[in-house]
Amino acid sequence: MLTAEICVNLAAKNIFQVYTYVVPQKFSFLKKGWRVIVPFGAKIVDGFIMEVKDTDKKFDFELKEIFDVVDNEIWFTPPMFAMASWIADFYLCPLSQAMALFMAGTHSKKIPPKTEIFIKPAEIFSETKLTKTQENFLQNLRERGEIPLKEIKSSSIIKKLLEKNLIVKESRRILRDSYANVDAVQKNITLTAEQKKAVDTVQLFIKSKMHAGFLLHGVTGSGKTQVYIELTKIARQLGRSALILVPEISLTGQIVKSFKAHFSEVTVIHSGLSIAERNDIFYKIRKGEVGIVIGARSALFTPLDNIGLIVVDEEQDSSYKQDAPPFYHAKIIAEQFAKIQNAVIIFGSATPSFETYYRAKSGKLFYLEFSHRISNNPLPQVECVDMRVELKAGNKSVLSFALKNLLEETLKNQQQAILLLNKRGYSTFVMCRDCGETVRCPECGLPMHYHITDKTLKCHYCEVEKIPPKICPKCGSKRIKYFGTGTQKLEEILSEELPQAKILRMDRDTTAKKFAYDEILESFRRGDFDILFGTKMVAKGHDIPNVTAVGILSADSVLNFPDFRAAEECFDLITQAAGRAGRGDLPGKVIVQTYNTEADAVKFACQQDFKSFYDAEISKREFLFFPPFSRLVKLIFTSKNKEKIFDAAERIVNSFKLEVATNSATRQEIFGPIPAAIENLRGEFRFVVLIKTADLEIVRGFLRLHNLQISPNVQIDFDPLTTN
DNA sequence: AGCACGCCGACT
DNA sequence: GTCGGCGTGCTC
Repeated sequence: MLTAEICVNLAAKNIFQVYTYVVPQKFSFLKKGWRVIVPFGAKIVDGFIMEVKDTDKKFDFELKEIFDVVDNEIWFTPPMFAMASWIADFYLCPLSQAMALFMAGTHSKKIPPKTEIFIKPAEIFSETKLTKTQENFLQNLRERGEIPLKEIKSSSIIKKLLEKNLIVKESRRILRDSYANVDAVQKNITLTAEQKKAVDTVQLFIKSKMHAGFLLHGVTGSGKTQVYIELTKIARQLGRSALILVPEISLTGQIVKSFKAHFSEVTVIHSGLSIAERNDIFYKIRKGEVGIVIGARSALFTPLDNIGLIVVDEEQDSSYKQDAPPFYHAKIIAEQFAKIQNAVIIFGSATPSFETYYRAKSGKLFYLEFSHRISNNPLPQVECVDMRVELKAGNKSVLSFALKNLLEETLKNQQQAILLLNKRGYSTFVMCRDCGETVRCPECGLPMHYHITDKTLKCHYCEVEKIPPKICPKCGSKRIKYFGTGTQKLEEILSEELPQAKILRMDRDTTAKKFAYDEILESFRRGDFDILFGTKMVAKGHDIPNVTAVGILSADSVLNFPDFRAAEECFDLITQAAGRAGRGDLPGKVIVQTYNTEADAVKFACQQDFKSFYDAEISKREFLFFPPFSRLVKLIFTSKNKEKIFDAAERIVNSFKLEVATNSATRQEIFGPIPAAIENLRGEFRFVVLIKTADLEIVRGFLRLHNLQISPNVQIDFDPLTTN
């Protein structure tokens, strides 16, 4: 009897086994890697064949039969299997969950490929009497070889000729490509010395089929994309494929255009594709018709094989992290993928994450540096404005005098400006308006959260609580202010203060529609507007030559976010935003408004000095045992029953302290349980436990021992972005 | 995930 | 005496 071992695709975290099904005669062609439909309990679910075998083994229950087959071919290729099982091991998730990443949607849908029918002359010619029109048609057909059925108006002639076996129908798969019409920008490129050196170094590894990791650290506008293109050319010449990952495809149209200008076989993958479109792309990749894939993190999960080059552009970007189980980070998976494919991986950034930079410094990655913009345009001039001084001078507006002047001047010169207002919503912090002091936790030094419900300040890591001070503990001022809300009034303020300016807002609300981002950016590029303002998406990788001014309204809103990565993100945001200015022939000017001119992140970002910032910040990380000196594992305990779930979390913390932290050879720390940033979500209480570890494997062992990976009340987040 | 089985409180 | 709460366990 032919049976198949099947991994059922259910969103159930406690299924860690395969089930045996009978392979019916009509499906005897099935092999490892096919997607099928099977009965499971009372339901019909989809499943993945892990193994097919002929067996006479007896079962003490009756095996069920495979119901149906999803695709027309094997879905999971050997590299896809290898990656899925690695992901399941690393992230402690069920294999089915890891495998489901490699398909569009959470469930397999039987979607027939789009086909078109062609008429061809029959190979065996049979002598028959024909009418004049039939004769003419047949003659025409023989000359053209084949004619699409939809071109033929008369169906009776086809019917007759089919009956006489003079013609045959053939249906062929038609492939969709929604990016087919993206305009390509062709430029003649001469590489700079820095670019050439980078290409020369990396290509050696691609040519020798050796895995190697690189950090390409290049200032904004230094031409990193061109290096990716040159290396992709080299990989393609060797018959190997290339995978280019970008944070969000809608914010990165530029890179797609650049690649389209050099390659005809570029395929773009993003979450907006329909399942059918994605299936078509998979088909083309399997057939080897496509060797270059560009996409957001989901582009990792295709049948692309024989890869020579993987690029993770803007590697510090937080959108590489999946915010739902299995909480994977594309960077981590990409590197593993590069390893098993013997491919080169390049992490590109103007402001690398500390983790990546640290790895480069300690020799785990090769370090390539671009310190000049192409054509030697200068980096924009950055001025830091102290909002405390503004306030003392009687300016209560969100626009400092300097920024207002800059905007007016920009308008006068018919140039354009970008304003960044980062409104990371609910997180409220308390700060003195006179000296800029924020209330920080005495234990860990992170800014404390203001909880409006019980009017206290809480540290989300150390369980420290405080009554908010009435007077500033540093300078004695009574002007204590609660920041972090109501910043959306900018549109009104701008039209009040600069009535002559045509302004354009860009944030999650105005870009909700597909392609809205491109349209907004395009109309700004055309010059329909003078000022583009919005959340951090205004700071992402676009290139508008007429933008000469950039204003960052409150650098503090990021800086005071209560998390260990806040300074890093603040530096990144200022650098990215500043990088939008002066990309054309006109020089750029940037104004950074802050209450915190002394903060390293602000100070060094204004000097555009990443290395000094890193040096200043890294010792704090080391002291507090945060990444890159530790790996983090966040456990999120969720239940309707507050006491019960708190107790469960507390028991785990105590077990960890007892079993791991005290007797492990490596440093292991655990904190919590503390209420999650969003404490109560849809009636469920949420507590967070944070583990800092020098050895992830030990933590994995502990989690497995306590069966946390199958507990319905616990989510495990490896390398979380935030600690609460 | 669903759905069934199963063991303790308030009701016709 | 039963209806029903959702805790625990199983699905080839």
